Amino acid sequence: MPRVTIKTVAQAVGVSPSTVSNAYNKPDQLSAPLREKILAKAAELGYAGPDASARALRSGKAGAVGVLFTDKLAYAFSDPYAVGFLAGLAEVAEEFTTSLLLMPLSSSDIQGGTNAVQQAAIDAAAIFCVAGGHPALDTLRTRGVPMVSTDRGDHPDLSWVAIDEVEAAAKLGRHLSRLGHREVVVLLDNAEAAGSNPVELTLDEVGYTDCELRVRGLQKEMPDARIRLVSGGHNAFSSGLIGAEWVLDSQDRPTAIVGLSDVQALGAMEAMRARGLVPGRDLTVAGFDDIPQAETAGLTTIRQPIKDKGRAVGRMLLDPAQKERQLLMPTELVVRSSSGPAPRH
Amino acid sequence: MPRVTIKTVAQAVGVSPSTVSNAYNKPDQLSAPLREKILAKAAELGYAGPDASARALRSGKAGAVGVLFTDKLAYAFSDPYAVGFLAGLAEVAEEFTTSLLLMPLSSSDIQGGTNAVQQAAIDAAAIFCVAGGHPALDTLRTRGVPMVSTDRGDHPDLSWVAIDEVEAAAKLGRHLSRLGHREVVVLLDNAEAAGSNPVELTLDEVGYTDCELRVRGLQKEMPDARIRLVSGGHNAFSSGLIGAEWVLDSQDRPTAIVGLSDVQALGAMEAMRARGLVPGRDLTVAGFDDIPQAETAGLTTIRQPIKDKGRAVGRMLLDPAQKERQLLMPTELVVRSSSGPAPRH
DNA sequence: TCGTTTTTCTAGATCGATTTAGAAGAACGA
DNA sequence: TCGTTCTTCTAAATCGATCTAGAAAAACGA
Repeated sequence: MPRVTIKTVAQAVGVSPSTVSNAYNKPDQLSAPLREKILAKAAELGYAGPDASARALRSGKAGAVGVLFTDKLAYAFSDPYAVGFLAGLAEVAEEFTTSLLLMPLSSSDIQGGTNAVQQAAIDAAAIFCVAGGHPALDTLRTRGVPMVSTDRGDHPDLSWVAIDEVEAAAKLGRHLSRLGHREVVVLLDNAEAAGSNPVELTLDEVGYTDCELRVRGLQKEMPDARIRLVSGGHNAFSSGLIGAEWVLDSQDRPTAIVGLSDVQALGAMEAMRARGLVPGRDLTVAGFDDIPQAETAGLTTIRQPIKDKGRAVGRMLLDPAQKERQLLMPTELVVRSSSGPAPRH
Repeated sequence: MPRVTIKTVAQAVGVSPSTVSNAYNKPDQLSAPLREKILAKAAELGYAGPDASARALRSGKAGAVGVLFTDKLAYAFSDPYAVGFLAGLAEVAEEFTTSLLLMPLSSSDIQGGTNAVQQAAIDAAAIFCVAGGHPALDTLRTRGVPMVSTDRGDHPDLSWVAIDEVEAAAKLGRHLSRLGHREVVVLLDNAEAAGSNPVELTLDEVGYTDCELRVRGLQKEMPDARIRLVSGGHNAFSSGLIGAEWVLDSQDRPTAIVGLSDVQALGAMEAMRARGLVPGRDLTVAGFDDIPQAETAGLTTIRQPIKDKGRAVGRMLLDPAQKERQLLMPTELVVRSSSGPAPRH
């Protein structure tokens, strides 16, 4: 039994396939009675409208924008920051009746063409916290897919919605510096450390550009401080926990721990709690993002308007009226109980 | 300047288009040296692999599964329960190198064929908390898209991963009944009430089947209780807040408030806090789902394994080895500080 | 050496729609 | 009445790949 196509319907009604197509896409190109007759016949035959793939091929519009996450897709949902971004993006996508295609970023088989980024039928792509040199970006570029990133890249013609990472981190650095902190550990995500053991990294080894920039921002305002970089794995609560445990149980405790994301900082707070340490008194903890849980936990952090970031990316991707191609969002230091003066010794 | 296609590459190398196609899809169908030559030439020409839409059309595989949410897409991300489901689903999708297509469920123009569900190029669809009779489901059905729902439907041949809603609610009902509650308000989501004013509903007016089933479960174990149904809008923290405010400020206060989702219950707790009422002492609050925040807030709730639910749906959609078509997940009553004995009067 | 099997590659049809250019007929103005 | 403009509809080309069936060449066994 052959599938019901536009041709089947056309024959059944006694018109040309073009007319059936027009009935769906250009209602003003045919008389109303005929259109209704076609639609009725289509329903009768069980025809659910033009095939998506065929339409996408011929018209060159897929009706979907891709979303690329750094981490494993499943990880992405564990960070409310990423979820907030998605919510903003989804809001705009909805407005333009466009779907969101979440693509897993498996590094496998880039050459062979069997990875999701190459398979994906999309009109444009949102790049969320993906390192500049990632092969998937090259793939999209050669495919000619317009992209908007949440990081400022090197190319001057790149579109992005971002924050001034250095300046944002500098605000936090100034805060910590004034509180007298000279021994700082920065918790960051790093795929290399994805095993079980936390690792200490040099600035050169830090993967993502925005992480690097944040560290530089801290250094800028804390020239006398010793800043160590530690990773407990992917960006997640558990990595922050593991990384902080390692730091807290070592001989060489810092006076402040900075998570490059709130989830990591919250993990660090949990590690402290388990050891009877009080954030803000025994040790200062700070994060980035200001996710909802940060307020509940009393976490000092750098706020960035994440949902707005998602919305802005969506507009750049979908709204032709949006001319601005590079947008800097504001950040703000939010001081809460998790930060306090460095203990004297 | 014409686009680079499989044909361009074929001509440049001096082979047939079929061979180039095989170079990407069936490496064992051609000699290794030729394959490399083709891939090299492709890279040189800036060819990023077979066009997704064309491939999807010809091969009938889109490489993506759709995800359908009840609410507005943007709302969906505000409920950690939905996010947890997505995380589980994404995990399996990643394993099968399949993308996730989040489709906005705008009810507009179902006939005309311009809505996202009809535009979407997908191989299968996950239906998350969508009411049985929703037109989008009919669209997918006629399109012949395999579906797995998170609700048990009426059709016996439907695939689903669900919980026993009645039994789950009954567990909570038993708990409340033993605590002596006879005056209960149930907070549920309802599109009709999406305006500013909360509404009180009858059981017939309740939209989603699973909501109805939960109410029935409560009734079953609380035969003497007066159970009122109130909606403050969509499923969200704010709706729970609004609904509870309305209830608390009325003449006719209940002794217990049950949110049909934790986010709504948490909203209700917030409304109490603002009025100086202590959950578990002045009024009992309970929810459904057991999202992470429920533990922090001390919310009594019915736990369901949400991430596993997502994983199971993913397996049913993507794993051919998965034969089971209907799966009942376990639920558990988790008693925390937000529930206590009904005050005597 | 000759037939048979295997490997490697290709021609041409096909997937299901949209688009372009234009035909046929109706409506219109003078 | 006749040319012009609108409206309504269609034929045929096209989007970019994959698939089927089979040809050509190479390898093999006896």
